[in-house]
Amino acid sequence: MTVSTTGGRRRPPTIHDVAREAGVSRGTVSRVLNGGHYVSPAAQEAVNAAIRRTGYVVNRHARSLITGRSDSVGFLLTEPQERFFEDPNFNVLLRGCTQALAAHDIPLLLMLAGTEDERRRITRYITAGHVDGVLLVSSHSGDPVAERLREAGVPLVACGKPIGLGSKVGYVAADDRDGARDMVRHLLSLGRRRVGTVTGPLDTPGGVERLAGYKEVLTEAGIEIDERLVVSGDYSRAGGEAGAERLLARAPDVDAVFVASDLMAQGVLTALHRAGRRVPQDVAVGGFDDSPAAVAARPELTTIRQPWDRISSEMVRVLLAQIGGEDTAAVILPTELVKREST
Amino acid sequence: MTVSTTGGRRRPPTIHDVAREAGVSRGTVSRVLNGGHYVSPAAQEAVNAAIRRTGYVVNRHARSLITGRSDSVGFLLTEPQERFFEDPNFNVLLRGCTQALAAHDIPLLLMLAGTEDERRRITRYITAGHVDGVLLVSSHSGDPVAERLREAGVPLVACGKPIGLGSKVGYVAADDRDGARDMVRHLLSLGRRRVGTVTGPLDTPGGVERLAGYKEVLTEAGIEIDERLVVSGDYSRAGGEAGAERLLARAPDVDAVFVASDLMAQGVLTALHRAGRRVPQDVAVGGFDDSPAAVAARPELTTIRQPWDRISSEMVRVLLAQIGGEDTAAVILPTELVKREST
DNA sequence: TTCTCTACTGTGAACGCTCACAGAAGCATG
DNA sequence: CATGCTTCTGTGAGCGTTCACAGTAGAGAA
Repeated sequence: MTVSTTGGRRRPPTIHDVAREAGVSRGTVSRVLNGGHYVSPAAQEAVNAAIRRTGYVVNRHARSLITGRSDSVGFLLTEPQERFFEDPNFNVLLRGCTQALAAHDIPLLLMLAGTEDERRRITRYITAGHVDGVLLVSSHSGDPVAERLREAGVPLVACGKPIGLGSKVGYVAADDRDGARDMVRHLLSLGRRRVGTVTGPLDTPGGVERLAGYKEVLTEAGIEIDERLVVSGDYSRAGGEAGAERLLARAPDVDAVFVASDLMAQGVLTALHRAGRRVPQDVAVGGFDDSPAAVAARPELTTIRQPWDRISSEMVRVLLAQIGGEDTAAVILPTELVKREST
Repeated sequence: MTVSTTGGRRRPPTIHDVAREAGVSRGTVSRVLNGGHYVSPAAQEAVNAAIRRTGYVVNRHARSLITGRSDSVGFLLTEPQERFFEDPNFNVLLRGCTQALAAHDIPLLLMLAGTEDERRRITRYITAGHVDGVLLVSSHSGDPVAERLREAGVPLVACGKPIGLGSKVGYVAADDRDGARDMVRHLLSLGRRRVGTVTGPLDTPGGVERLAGYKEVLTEAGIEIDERLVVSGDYSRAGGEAGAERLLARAPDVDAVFVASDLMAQGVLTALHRAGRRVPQDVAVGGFDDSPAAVAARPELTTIRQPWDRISSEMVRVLLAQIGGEDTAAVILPTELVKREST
């Protein structure tokens, strides 16, 4: 009867109102709300109709108070903030996770913790039970947040294999090593022999694995690793630019570069352009990620596609399973070589 | 005494535990928690010590259940998803809002509602009271979500002036018109006389205002508006590319372009490059936003900086004020011309 | 002394939900 | 006919807070 009219927030209907409207008890309404087991078809229908008529929505606070669950999960970023909005991958991942969670009607709480101070507060917040689990994007080794959360028994799924955390923490990652191998093989197949690399940060699993793949393929091809061809970067555009300059200085005869991220590859292109090297004629450049940056670059980047949509949906799946009591799991997903203009 | 030991989630301490530990009643603890009025210094100190000893954290669900507030706000995006992760501005805004809210210890719930179906669900979720207010990023006219939320009396602050919503909804925006005026004046000061524009979507306030600024300055300079020089875009890279092609076809003598977003400007640069026009020698290009895309572009873009940090902090300030019962307000912030290589 | 006022404290009752339990009905089995 | 089992339903208790209210103690005024 009392359908909520527009304007002015009136008191929202409670489970009592629905029960009265449907002519059943609170308990029955609650059972319908939670799967409808042990409910007669007649009652089921009456309750559903009453819910529709009253516009009832369950009060999550009341529910959480008793169940102890919050029905929400956190998306935690422990990188310094600049990284976040500079790296297109984060966005794709964030969007994917939000959507995957939305399918379960679970809201995502975005948490940024770039400073130690913020990290402490966020850890406190999370361990207090305000989210049921955490999707973690950070993966720098020795990340204290992951360690603390794991100790507190908070369900946790990382994006990328966390270094130095034992096997107790679940993660989802692209096959970095295999992707790197594909790219370097591709560069060799073009006839390049002085293949350099700008690595990612070597305290991240991606950085380590991609470098390992690079070295493996060269060694397998009978080419000795020349350390002058290996420079380290930090996944940022500026880092790529600086890396390429160092590379050119140390090994002017470089004829191909495998860059561990598209964003760095943009910087590499800038530096090569400034040095008067043509891409791909003089130097072939391969990126990693297939982020929007790859298409934005001139020339467009040949790169390794990470299956972000699957990564995000798997992260959510594994996290929900863990919240549901299952054991932790690791998921490795295959990558794909995308050829464009830069090689 | 029972300090929580590591591992295995044990029952977290409640306000009762703190009260017992401090030798006072629940009420006194609650008062300390909520500002400490009408609490003796001695009790105050005893409670604080007990909180520290027990590691107590207030249970927000219990609190929300009785206060009716959720102590969280939503960040709502009603754009189709591609826009979200393609546009660097969103990221900057999102980060700024998250940080500004974190200072108040308020978590941000990220909500994506690209489809009509999702919009319905999210609206329902919000009007059910699961967030205290909404930061809205959409601004397409006739956005049904904003209208519905406003009707439901949900505190709401939009980024950019919402079209056709009356003055009842608060918003924070950069001074689009003034920014456009600055840019066009700058282009004229370089001696350009055939100044074209690629507009934003004309159902967005930004699109409308920036076009208005463009026309004003030309008219004031005694230059008649040539409609062949005005083409409309959609803020996307591809839209910019297509726009520039149309522009070149309709007005081949164009010697400057004011593009309503940096991302579109990237597309414009691509099209100009393909057409063999040099930038800035043959055609000067001015963007808008000063997003990361401006620095990524070759040549780097002259653009109009939007004060995103201030926009986000103001949005949060105005929203919290509104939640606190204040009236809606509109805030307009000044922009700034940033000169780089493209003009 | 008595009264009033202020500063402070404790207590019961909610908030809206789920859970455990008790009970009713229907049906098959002993 | 009693007994057990299954399916369904209603009820009381309680989750951890805040809020309103009642009460106490002490200080100052009449």
